[in-house]
Amino acid sequence: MLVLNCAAEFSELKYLQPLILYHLSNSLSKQKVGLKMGYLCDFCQDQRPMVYCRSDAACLCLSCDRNVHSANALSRRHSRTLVCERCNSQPAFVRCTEENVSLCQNCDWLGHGTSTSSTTHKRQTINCYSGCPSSAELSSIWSFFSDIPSMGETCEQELGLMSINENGDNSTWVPPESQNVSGSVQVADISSKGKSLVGTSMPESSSEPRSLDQPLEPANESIPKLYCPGKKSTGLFEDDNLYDDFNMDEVDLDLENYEELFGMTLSHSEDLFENGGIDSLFGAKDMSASAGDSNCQGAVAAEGSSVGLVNAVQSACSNAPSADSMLSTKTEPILCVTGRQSQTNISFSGVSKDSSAADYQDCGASSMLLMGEPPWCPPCPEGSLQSASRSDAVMRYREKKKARKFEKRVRYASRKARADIRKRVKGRFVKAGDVYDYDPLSQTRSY
DNA sequence: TTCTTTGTGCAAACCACAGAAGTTC
DNA sequence: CGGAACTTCTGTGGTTTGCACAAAG
Repeated sequence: MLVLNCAAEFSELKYLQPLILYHLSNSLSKQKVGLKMGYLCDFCQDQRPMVYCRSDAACLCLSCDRNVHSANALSRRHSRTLVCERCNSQPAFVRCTEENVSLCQNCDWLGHGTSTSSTTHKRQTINCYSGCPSSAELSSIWSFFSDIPSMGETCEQELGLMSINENGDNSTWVPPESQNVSGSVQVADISSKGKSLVGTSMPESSSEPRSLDQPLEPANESIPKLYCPGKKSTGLFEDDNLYDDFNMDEVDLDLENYEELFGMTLSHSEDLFENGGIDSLFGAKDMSASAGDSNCQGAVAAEGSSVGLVNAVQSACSNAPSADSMLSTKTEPILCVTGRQSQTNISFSGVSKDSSAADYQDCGASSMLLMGEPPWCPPCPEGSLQSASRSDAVMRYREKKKARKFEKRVRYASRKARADIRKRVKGRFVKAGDVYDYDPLSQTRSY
């Protein structure tokens, strides 16, 4: 009898295990951070992290960044940027020249979006990079950094040991000068301009550091390397292999989450979504079936909604070449609508309704869409929300986040980093010493 | 109407290995 | 009781494989 009870409980425990482990892991990590009183490189756990790799979701010191991302052609295409110096966990996208700190979207918003005194701080966008730039090259990317530490041996030496054919590979870092990338452009007030950014221009989608209130200029197609996630030049898109670097597949776009992803007003959209009224969101009023009624009807609604989603994305990203590219490439095969499931789910893995503002920054698309405004802020055309309704929305958002369901998360960034660079044969890890003649780029990958 | 074939989608398994967790002395 | 040494377990991602289901012939 006891055994049976235990078995029954075990099955439940098994179900809860990931959740328990997740929370334990989180609390332990926080304890560690508290004990060490600082943030350490996810790879070596020794040095202070300086750069953030979106693909690995890892904060790395410059030395590890070089080591990790010189391992193979794929890892060298990872887009990196500075780590936010305030939260130390998210990629920085703007540099406040007044405070001399690099900030992620969330911290920038918290620091500059609310305080009237700091909204006038001059800021400049921070470029992403990939490949293996030297200290000097990094200095040229980030002109505000004059003290980038040396990273030891040159990448070329390491690359020379690699067997993967680098011809045609875009991993060679191109200095900004040759890319016709202008220097930093001061940003007077991002937050005030941010609303116009949603749906029009997306600073991070441009490889060029520019004023955020500048009209979006046509993308410089001659820029092969210095780019930000979510932005790819036409040339880059022509290379199928380069899809690996495009992180739209890491965005979890649940149909329930549109209000956050697209900046819909919570007060409207929450009821809308909770009542399954996706149709009305996208103006599909004539759609006969609503999501969730039955599997079949759900599928019908899902198809209609997915069309609406595409439209929404398109309108949100109009003028942005990356948006078109996003839709025409990565999104399309991933935009899967399953008829069997009662819950319609368009999945871009990674971000869900449960994700915080900071979480959104992990994906380039959300960064584009949410640029300048936190996810709970609607792109209201007539002006900003009143502070009361804003805080109200924030409260609702946080309560929602509290009740979030567990979804897979990378609990050990270091393990992910290792797994990413570990050699594989047909998807399986191989021993470190074994002969490695498998070129993933030359294989037909079953996506 | 029933059976067989074909296509599709999903989940599990596989691999190596660093590091966490547990056990023993 | 605390620490060292040792053993066991866990998690990581790309690919393959097997199963279930639906549709067509």
